[in-house]
Amino acid sequence: MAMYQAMRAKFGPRGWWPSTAGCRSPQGRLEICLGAILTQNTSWSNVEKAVANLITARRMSISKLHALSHEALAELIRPAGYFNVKARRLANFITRVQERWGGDIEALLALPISALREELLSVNGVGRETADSMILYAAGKPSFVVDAYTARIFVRHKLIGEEDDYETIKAFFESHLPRDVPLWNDYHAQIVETGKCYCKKPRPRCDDCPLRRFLK
DNA sequence: TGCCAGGCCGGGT
DNA sequence: ACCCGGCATGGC
Repeated sequence: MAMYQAMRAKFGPRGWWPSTAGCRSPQGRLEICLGAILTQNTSWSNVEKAVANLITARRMSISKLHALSHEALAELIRPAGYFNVKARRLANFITRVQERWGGDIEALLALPISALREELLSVNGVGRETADSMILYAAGKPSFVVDAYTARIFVRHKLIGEEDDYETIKAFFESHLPRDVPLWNDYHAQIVETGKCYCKKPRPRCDDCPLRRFLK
């Protein structure tokens, strides 16, 4: 929590998804789920363009997306990069919601956390970080999101081990933090912001990194 | 200019 | 059980 407070004090609330209006609507939740796939290894500014394209094209619904060809979908999401791969992954997700959940994303997201996570992970193209992002930000349920920055930063601070896998790191945070969705939401967002201060060599890049004083 | 971004999958050892 | 290449655009 001390590290969270240091990041939060420097950056302020990051205001990621569910803190914005409209995110609780089915369309808002869908945007979050699509964004979670589109942002895989991709900067958020590129994802925003792709999401905006879908909205402008009036395709931001399961049924509309389900009716789209691979080529048309790929073209709309082109700015997000890896557009062929991502069009396939989005289609896998959309098809699952359509065929198993009757096109009702709320019904899917209403599952209890562990069942929801299994269901999401069984979609080809949805890995652990993507699934946890959907659970935390779209479903509003407590599932801590781990990403490359999380490992890089906390390994550097020797709070987790070099070899720790995703599930181990996730469990570390979930066991050390109060089980609070808004906290976990902003915590991950703060980590992403802070991660920009860390290069891959073992030393912070910027002099005013909020976690600087925690380094040995 | 080159490097990197909120990963994930599939094939090879 | 690893390890690695592929995927692609946009910003600094």
